[in-house]
Amino acid sequence: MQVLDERSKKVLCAVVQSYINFPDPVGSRFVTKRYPFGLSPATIRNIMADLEEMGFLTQPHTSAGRVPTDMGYRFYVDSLVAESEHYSNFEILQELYKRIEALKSDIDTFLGETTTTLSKLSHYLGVALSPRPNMITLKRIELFKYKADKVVTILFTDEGLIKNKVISLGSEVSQKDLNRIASYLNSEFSGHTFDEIRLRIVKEMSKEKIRCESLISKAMRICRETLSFYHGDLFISGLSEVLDLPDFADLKKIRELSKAIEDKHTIIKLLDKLSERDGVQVLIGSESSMDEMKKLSMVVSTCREDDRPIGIIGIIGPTRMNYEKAIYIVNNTAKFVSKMLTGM
Amino acid sequence: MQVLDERSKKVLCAVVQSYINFPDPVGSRFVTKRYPFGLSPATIRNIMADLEEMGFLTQPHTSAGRVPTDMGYRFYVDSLVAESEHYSNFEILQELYKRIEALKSDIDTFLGETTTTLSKLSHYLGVALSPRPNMITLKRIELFKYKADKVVTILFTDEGLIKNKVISLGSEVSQKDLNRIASYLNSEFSGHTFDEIRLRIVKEMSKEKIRCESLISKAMRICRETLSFYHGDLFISGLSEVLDLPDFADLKKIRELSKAIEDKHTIIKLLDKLSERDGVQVLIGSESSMDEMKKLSMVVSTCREDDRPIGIIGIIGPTRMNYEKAIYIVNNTAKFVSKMLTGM
DNA sequence: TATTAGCACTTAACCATTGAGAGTGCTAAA
DNA sequence: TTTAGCACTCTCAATGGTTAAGTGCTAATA
Repeated sequence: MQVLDERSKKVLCAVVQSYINFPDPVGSRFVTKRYPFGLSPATIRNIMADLEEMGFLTQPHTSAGRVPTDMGYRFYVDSLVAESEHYSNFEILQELYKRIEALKSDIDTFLGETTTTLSKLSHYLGVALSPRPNMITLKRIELFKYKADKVVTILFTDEGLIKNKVISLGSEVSQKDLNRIASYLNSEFSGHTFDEIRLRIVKEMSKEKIRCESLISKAMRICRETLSFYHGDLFISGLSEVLDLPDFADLKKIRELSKAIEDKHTIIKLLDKLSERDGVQVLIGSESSMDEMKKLSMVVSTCREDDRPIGIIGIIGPTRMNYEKAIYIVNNTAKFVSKMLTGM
Repeated sequence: MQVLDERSKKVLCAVVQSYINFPDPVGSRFVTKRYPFGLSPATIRNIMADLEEMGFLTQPHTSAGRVPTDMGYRFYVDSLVAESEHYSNFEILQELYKRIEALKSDIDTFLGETTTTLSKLSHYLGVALSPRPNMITLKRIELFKYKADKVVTILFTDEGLIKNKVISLGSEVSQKDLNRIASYLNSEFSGHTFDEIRLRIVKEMSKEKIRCESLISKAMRICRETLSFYHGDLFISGLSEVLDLPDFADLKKIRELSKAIEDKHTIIKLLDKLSERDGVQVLIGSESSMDEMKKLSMVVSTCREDDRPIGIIGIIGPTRMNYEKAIYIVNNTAKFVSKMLTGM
C-alpha cells in the first residue's frame, strides 16, 4: 500500500471527522470551508480521488461527496491513538462518577448498570461481559438443602461474582451430607478456574464411575451441574439511544441490530476474543469478519481488579461513531470501574 | 350503549378477525366474500356504519375499509372468552413443553427463558415479572463474610427465588457474629413477606436507635439493605420478533416501543396491577391508560405454585394481535410453568 | 510542475400532476 | 328490509421536470 503524505492524511482525517459530526457525504467544497488548509476545492478533489483509489473513501453515488470506508475509519482511529488523548470532557467524567459510585451490589447488577451508564453517556449501545469460565476462579462453594430433593448451590469467586443455582438431585440428601460434600469440593477446587474444575470433574467421573452412589460422585455431579450453565453473562442496553441516530433510520438496519443484540452469541464471541488484549481496543465494521457487525463498530476495554480481569465493558455503535469520545468514555469507565471494584 | 344484535356481532367479529389476519382495513365487499353471511356488500356497509357510530370501528380515511377500535377488540376478545377455548394447536404445546422442560435452574433464569419461549411461540414480546415484595415471603437468610468489610447475603424464599447481594458494612464483622445475626434474622423474619419485614425494620430501627452499634442494629441494617433493592425483576424479550410485524413498519412506533421496553417502570406497574386477579387477562391499547401502551396490548396470566403466586408472565404485542392464539399460549404456558415449579 | 478556475455531466431529492383502484354513502328499485 | 347502481373521496404509485450538490476533466496560471 502506498504511504500517505502529510496533506492527504489531513484531508482524510478531516473527511472522517466531518462525517462523524454530520452524517452527510462530505464534498470538496465543504472541506475547504471547514478546514482551511489553503487549498482550493479542485485540489481537495484530486486528493480525495486518490484516497478513494487507495480504499480510504467511497462515494455513495457519482455525484455525492465522499464517505469513509472501514479502512478510512481505521486510519483515523489509529492516528487518534497516536496523538494520544487530546479529548477530555469533565462533564462526562462527573456524570460517570456520580452514576457508578451509587452502585454497590453484586458484580452482575453492577455490570448491568454500567452498560446503561455507558449507553447514556455515549448515546450508543453499552455492553459488558462478565468473566469467561477460563478466567474465573472459584473461591468457595456452599450447598443448601432446598425442598425435597433440591439443592441450592452458591458459588463465590475471587472476582466478586456470586452465582446461585437450583439443582434437582434424583434422591434426597441430608444437609449434613451436603456440608461434607461442600467441604470436599472446597478443598479440591478452591482457587481453580471453572474450566480447570470442569476438566478435573470429567476425569474424576470416569474414574469414579464404578462406585456410582458414593458421596464423591454426588459431589462431582452437583459441581458439574452448577458450573455447566455458566458461560459469562452479556449485558447490553441502550437500544433506544441508537435508534435516534440517523444511521439507523432504515428499518432493515434496525432489524439487523436487534437480531445481533438478541443473538448475543456473536457479540460474546467477539468480546471474548478482544478480552485477550489489554487496554482500549477498537474494532471497526468488517474487521470483526462477522456479517452481523458489518456496519457496527466496537470500542472495548477489560476491567481488572488488581491483576485479575473481572469483565470487559464497551460501546457498540455505527461505524460512523465518535471514536474519540467513545474511546475516552470506555477508557475512563474501565479505569473507574476497576478502581471501584478493587476498593469494593 | 346500544346492544348489538346477532348479525352485527358477527360482522364485527369478522372485521376484527380479518384485520388480525391481514393488516389492511377491511371493506364491505371483502367481508361478503370471506364470510358468506348471505348478505350483500351494501347491507354490510350499513351495518359497518352503525358499528362505527357505536365506536367499535373506525376508518383511517374516507374511502378505506374499517379498522377495529380498542373497543372493537375488547368486544371480540370478550366474545372469544365467552365461547371458551376453541383454539388449540398441538404443535405449539409440544414446542412449549420441549423448551420449558429443558430448563432447570433458578427462578430468575427460568422466567427469563420463559419470556424467550413466549416470544418465539407468539412472535410478540414475551414478558415475565417475578413476585413483588408484598407477595414474596422470606424462607431463610444466610450471611457470609466476603473480603474485608463486605458481607454476602443470600435470601431463600418460599417462591423458589434466590437472591444474593453484596453489602459493604462500615466496619469488619466476624463470621461468628454474622452467624448470630443470621439466626436472629431467621427467627424474626422467616415466613414474612418482604414488605412486612421492611415495615418491621423501620419500626425496630427507630426503637433501636439509642444502642447504635448493637448486633441487632447491625442485623437490621444488613437486612434492610438486602431487601431494599428488591422490587421484582422484569424480563422482556423478542424485540426482533415484533419488528417483523407490519404494525411496526414505522420508525416512530419502534422508538416508542423500545423506550417502553427500556423504561420497564410502566410495564412493571401494569403487570403489578394485573397480578391481583387470577387467570388470563387481556388489556387492550388505551385501556391501560398509559400513553406508552396506547398502541399495544397485553395478554398475561399469573403463575402459581400451589396457592402462592410466583410471578406473572405474558405477551405484549400490537393491538392488532392474534388474541386467540396469544390467550392460548399464555394460558398454557402459565399452567405448564406452574406445574413445573410445583414439581421442581 | 503543482494548483486552480471553469464547465459539462451525473445523480438524488423534491415537487406537482395524473390516473388507477378501492371503498364509501346515498338513492331508488326490488 | 335488502340490494343494485352510481357519484364521490381518498390513497397510492408512477411520471416527469426542476433544483442543488458534487464530481471529473481540461485548460489556464503561478
